[in-house]
Amino acid sequence: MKNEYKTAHRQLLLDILREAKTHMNVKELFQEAYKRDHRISLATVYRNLRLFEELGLVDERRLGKNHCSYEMKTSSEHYHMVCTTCGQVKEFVSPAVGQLVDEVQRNSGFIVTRAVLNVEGYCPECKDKVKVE
Amino acid sequence: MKNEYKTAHRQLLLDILREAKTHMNVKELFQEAYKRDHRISLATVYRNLRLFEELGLVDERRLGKNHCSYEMKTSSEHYHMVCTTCGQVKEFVSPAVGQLVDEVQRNSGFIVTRAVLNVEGYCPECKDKVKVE
DNA sequence: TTAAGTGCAAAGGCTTTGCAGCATA
DNA sequence: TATGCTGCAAAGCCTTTGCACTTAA
Repeated sequence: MKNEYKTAHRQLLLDILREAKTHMNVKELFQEAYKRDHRISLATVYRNLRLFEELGLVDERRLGKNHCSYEMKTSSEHYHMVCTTCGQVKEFVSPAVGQLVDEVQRNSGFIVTRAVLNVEGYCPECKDKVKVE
Repeated sequence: MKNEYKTAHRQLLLDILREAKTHMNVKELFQEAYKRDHRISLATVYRNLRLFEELGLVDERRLGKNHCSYEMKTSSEHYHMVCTTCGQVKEFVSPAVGQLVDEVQRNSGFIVTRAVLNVEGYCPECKDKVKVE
């Protein structure tokens, strides 16, 4: 497979991913795409997500046990906060991560290409429900 | 299922996990267990890993795309560095993560229960092979 | 025209589950 | 003895793949 053609399906998938305010998993992406064009198949979604990943257009995120989703790559580094109660995902940025990576790099001898930071906990709404203080 | 019995298989699995210097995935764990007791089945490994997780004895780690493994919970917080070339996993600690979590907590209103930090890159051995400088 | 993309259905992995027999307390 | 654990094989999911047809350039 060589990504030579700009096809309607690819365009559609990228549009949906770009519009998405939140991450989408494969199922959600397929459902939305199918809504807009009934001729698309699940296999095409899988094949193109893979392609987009290889091309560096989208990132696969594994957030906790049952959350695996895709999002468009953005220029800005950011990390994820997942509420373990309601599943809500919030993004955040922090310059402290960069410093931390530098430190790790110096201490370990690794060349760091990517830092994945997921913070789990209770979002403001859920923390009240579960009476955590 | 109610974890009432201390069975030989559970003991065996916990022993192996405790002895393991590195994380083990399901396959590795089963192979090692099978080596020591041919009567164990894969289903038992899956069932007990799930149980151990629920009891808070082991942690499931999803490290990058194709690495999912289990390890005994330890008292000390630590994070993981994964070499994307050879798959080697190294643990590290860093007090900076705690500070970062505090900061995130203050800014977001989340109650943070866990921070998962995975750093990807090239380990010292592989970085020479791929000529990264 | 022709190499690449797609739908469909089948095949692959990994994980879970139903059930009958076995083990623990 | 009674409840829970286990092996086995089947079933379930999610993802990938083979093949014949379609499409982009």
